[in-house]
Amino acid sequence: MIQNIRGTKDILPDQIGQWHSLERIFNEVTTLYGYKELRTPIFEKTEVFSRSIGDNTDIVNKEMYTFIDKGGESVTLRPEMTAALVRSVIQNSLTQEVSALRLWYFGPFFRYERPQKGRLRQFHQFGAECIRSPYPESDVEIILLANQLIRKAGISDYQLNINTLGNDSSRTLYKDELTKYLTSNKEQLSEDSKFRLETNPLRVLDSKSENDKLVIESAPSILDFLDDESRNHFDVVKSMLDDAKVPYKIDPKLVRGLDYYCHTVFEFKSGALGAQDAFGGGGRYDGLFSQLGGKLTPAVGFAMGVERLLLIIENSAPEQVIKQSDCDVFIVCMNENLLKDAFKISEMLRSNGYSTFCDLHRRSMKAQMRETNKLNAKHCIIIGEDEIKRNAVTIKNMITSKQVEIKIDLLHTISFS
RNA sequence: GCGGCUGUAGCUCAGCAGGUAGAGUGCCAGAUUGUGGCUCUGGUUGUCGCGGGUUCGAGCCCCGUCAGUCGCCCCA
Repeated sequence: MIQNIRGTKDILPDQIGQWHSLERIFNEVTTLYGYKELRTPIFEKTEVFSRSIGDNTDIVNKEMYTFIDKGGESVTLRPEMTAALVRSVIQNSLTQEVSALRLWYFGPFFRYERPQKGRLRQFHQFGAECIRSPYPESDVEIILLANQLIRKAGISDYQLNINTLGNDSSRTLYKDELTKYLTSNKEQLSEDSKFRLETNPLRVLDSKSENDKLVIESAPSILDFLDDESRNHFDVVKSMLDDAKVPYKIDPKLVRGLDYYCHTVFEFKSGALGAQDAFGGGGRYDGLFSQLGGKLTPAVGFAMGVERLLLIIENSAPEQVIKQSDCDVFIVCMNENLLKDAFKISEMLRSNGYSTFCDLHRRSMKAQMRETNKLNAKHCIIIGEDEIKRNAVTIKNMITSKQVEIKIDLLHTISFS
């Protein structure tokens, strides 16, 4: 048997309803906030990602699906959207005509990782980006949008963590201090963290190793290294979230994995997910546009893992899905000679807006009645020789079991809902 | 890339000192002539993940491999 590729999933007919309803929520909420959808190709020149995400992140080092195409060009299946979106915004000069460019996206992404709960090689993200404002109110707008979306998706048990990475100078100052501290305690750190200390010391902060945690506990905090600008930015974010009554927790150890973040960073967490407890996250990335060859353009955004969202929904409301009827009217056809009439009638009903099926197995009446019941149809129409002679059919209400004969000419006047 | 656990009918699972598979569910049909849901009866389904090895004989033991799952790394 040929199987799907490791870490990929079929979305089966039974599950598609969940996806559609989430997609509807994405559409509704983004419209309310004035965001427009942007779709980009699912692959890009490799440098789009390697120049933006960070050369020493795992995403770039070992997780990208990269290959050389027949023209000799290195291309990569997108591992995330922000870099691709920024590329498109620069290329199409989208910032030219608006003061604030508000964009959202939804689609598949690819990372070559070991699959586990809430982690796939092809997964889906929803995200939104607010481009051109350097001010904290745009950070808040993005967080509010994300929060609204989570609530509309029916999730109530989650936590919002926020932190700031400060501006460049604050962060540089802090990084130096942190590096000094960690270096002096280097012997107590795990091998992983010793390596991180060389490549990206900030990421030592979210190590899961118990030993590391002891060291980290008394490490210097970014919050003590903020200059006025950075502090003010963060204060506004906090007070606006308070005003909006969005609960959050400040986590000075929250560091996002991608190199391009500055100032506000945040993460949505849920207990329903196991080891990968974050189902959404984002932050400000003022430097990314210039890194990708555009003009200096401040921006902030977030992304959400749709499969993780679905895991939480399943977990919190397992019986929430109500079985809906697949069919309004099932056509029970007594014999093959009447199939022509059955098809004519079903087409008429469909053009009146009713979902209608005929049996495709030439089965007995009893079998067709069973089928009607299984499909949860409220009505069936029985087409038999006797009725047809009178230019009529029988309508049976499956709930009350009552049935009436009606002239075919009048069928279009009947309501089946 | 690393580690633990798992892999038997469409689905959920049983199978045990190693002797070439079973239950429930589903599906199909029937319980008198053109009528569903409940009930009853009968039927149906498997390269026991794949490949190799040990053995007279393996779903059960060994090795490899693939996949799933949980965790590490990292992230959504």
